[in-house]
Amino acid sequence: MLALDPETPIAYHRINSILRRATRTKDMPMQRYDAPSIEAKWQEAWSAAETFKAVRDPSKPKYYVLEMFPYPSGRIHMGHVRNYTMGDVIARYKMSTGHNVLHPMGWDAFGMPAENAAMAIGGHPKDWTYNNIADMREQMKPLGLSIDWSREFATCDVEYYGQQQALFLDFLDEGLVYRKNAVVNWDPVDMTVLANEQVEAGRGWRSGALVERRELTQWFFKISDHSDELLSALDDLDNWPAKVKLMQENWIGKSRGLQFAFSTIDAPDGHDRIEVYTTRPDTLNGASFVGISPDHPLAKQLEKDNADLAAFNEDCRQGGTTAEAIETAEKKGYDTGLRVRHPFDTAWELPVYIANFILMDYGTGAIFGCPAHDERDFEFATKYGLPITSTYLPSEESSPKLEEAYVPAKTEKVFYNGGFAGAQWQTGNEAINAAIAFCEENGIGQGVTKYRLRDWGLSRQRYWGCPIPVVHCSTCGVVPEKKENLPIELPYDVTFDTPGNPLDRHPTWRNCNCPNCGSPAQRETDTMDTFVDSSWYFARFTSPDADTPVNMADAEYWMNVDQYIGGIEHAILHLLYSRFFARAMQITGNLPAKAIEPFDALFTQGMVTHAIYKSEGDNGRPVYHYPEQVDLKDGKAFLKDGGAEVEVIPSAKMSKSKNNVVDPLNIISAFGADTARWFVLSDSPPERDVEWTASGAEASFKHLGRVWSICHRVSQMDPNTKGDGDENLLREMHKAIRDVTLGVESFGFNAAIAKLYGFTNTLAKSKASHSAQRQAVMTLAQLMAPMTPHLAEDIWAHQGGEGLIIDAPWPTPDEAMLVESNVTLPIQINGKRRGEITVPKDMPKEEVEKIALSDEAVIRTLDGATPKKVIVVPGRIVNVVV
RNA sequence: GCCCAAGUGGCGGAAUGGUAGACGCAGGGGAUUCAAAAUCCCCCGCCUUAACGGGUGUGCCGGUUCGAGUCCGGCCUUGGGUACCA
Repeated sequence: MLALDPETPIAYHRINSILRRATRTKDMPMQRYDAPSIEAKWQEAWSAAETFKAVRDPSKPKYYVLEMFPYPSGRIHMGHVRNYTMGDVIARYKMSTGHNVLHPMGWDAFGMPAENAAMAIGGHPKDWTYNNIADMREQMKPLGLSIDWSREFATCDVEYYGQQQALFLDFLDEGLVYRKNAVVNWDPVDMTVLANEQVEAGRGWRSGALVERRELTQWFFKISDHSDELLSALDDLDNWPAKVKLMQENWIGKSRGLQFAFSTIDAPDGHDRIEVYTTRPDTLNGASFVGISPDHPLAKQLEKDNADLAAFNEDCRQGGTTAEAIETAEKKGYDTGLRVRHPFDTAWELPVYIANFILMDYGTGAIFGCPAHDERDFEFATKYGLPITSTYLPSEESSPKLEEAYVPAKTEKVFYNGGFAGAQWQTGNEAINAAIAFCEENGIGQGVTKYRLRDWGLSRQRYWGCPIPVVHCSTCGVVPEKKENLPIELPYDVTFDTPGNPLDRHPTWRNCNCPNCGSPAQRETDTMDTFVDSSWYFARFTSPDADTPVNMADAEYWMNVDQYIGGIEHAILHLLYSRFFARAMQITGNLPAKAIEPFDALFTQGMVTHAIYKSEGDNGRPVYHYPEQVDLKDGKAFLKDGGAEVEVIPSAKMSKSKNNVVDPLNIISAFGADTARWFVLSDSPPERDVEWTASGAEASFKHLGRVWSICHRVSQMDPNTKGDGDENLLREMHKAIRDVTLGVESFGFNAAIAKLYGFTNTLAKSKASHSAQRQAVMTLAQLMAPMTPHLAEDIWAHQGGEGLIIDAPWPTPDEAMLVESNVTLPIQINGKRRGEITVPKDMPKEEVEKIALSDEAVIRTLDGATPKKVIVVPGRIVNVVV
């Protein structure tokens, strides 16, 4: 049975020789699972048959599966293996269910690490990046992924970023891009802009200087114009995780509130009003102070003749730009001495404070503080001795004197002791609406809808990114480059020996002629945020060689991405920006309307973690040791060199800087790709983190070896062998088909693998006939094929399967074989399990109850007590209540 | 600070509101072997019991329910994001 029938029609003539090699094992039977030769052989077979080349074919349903493309750090890690294996399982499964599958791969290749490497170790970011890509591609290929490598590209390819520049010009044309001032982290020593991650505890990572917030003119995408659309369209993303949609919803942050003004008393000219936006106008009677941002125009005006105040503002502007840094800083205020009148009562005056926690970016940069119903305001009021006046209470009897801010849910009914609109007892939401209506009627303010989402600043003062294709002309101003002049290519001759953007100091690159008037002009030296690169790569994969950003016919066929897979860390920015880009590309005629939501289904997978081994170096700095440098004893770790004990930090995200990275290549060379793939799928649910353990990988290898020898044994059987238990084996086989199919379709890979273990155990013990066992083995191979494709192909060939297993149709379970006639019901007494009975599946409740109550263990436990109630859940459980 | 998750044996984890711990690892015992490796079989939450059994148990506190790992409220811890890491 080992040999292929020479008459077997094989569709792929080019792989005949490879298949023949596989059958040659009849003459020289391999006694052991030999992963390296199996894997090389089948990768060659797939490559020869061009199995994974995606070609438009309107006669087949298409399926586009995409994993978030990697940053080319130079080494693949287990996180990549996990990510791409999951996508591969889906891709291969879909191929065997008759789909025309697109499964591409590329590189998110611009970004800071390349420049950091150039600064740290010399060399050029371009060389570093392309070398890394070549290395990583070579590391990825042995995994046997079903990728169409002919579509590969890197975002730093000039063919890609040139098209991105064309997109930018289209967006600019359509009014989707504009310039405005925004704050950046400024390192006053290195005289350069820092990324947030380059600011450590308020200081520049290289210079150690205190970082300042400084304003620069920057390019922005008008994503905020699409806030409401991006929000409401979330409702239709049925196959996205609810948590991601919720995070995006909160990020967009739609709110209904009141915009109104406090009139000032004796304020500088032009500042007779302070505009305020509040989502809690119902608490206006609890107002205690007005707070403005240190960057508010009034604050800046006051700076001019108040050195003390100017120093306070200066102090507030120190530190990084992140919301986290600003909001976790100690709350500080400065009493400007100015006062404003309360809109309800002109005799009621409130002080105006500058406060460091108020962001100029959100709302109007000014708030009114209501300490009774806001924890931050409460803290502030307590610190500066400001009044705390409640406007609502939990009950009429509650004391209006508060020990802490009272902040109930807006859906909760509360008693308004300081209300001015609506009922005395009402929910926060009711009160807010009533307050807005009241203020509108009385000409105090206006109900407005605001969004937290800010426009997307895309300017980066860095070299290794896509140049922004505009020109600065002394007569024409900011002028878009002409499309025929694209691509604006990055110059290669740059150095990284001094901080700052090399494009700024390049002797000639900046010089150009104004596309408008032709006079000498200068290029923009800002490059684009790398999120721009990753916001449309999925569309480019449908036509990677097109001389426009996207070929519409290809996009029309392949879009949308049917299954997108990536890390939860991209839940907000990358995915929101991509959703915006799909809209902007549609507006500018670069994507068909059907692709407005580019990702039909999203799956967010967890990280691969590994213990960190840490000790302290001579200079007090932490030293991280590689796993292969330590010995483990009783949960403790000791250095192989010297035996000193090191600290073990369990389950940490694998990170190059922490040296806790397990190199997939070592695993593949020791056990094979199928083992690595099997392990990353088997041990944890895919949305959760998985801890890499050496013993787990070994166990996977042993299991695959066991599967191989079972199949080998079956292939050695006499085809006429009769046996017992055929029906039982085939029943288990059909159950396995059902469960594994469900597992693969629902991303329950670990559960699917548990079923495969179970089915393998059944098969191993089976004494069934050869024909039944062969059927079971071939089905097992098919069910394993998406996960361990090489082993599956090998088994298939050994059993005389037709062609490649990847081309064989996915098995379907026989419903008749899945029906069980009896069920075992546990019997509970007062919710505790006391016994069990086995009854026919469709026995009426009354009879089940009778049998349950006559069960020996039940009678013993009841001990004469009369049941008050018996609950029979058919097919599930019986609960006797006494 | 704010937003979103997660927390179950020694470990990874399983469980449409219905027998908590499937499956795997580690561990223990046994078979095979001159011996080992490999393989195969059995046991394996904790406490208690000679045993049958009983008690207890899903981060903590409380609630809903005949019944809660699962639903609700409040915490704790860990992780992700927080707009220039990708």
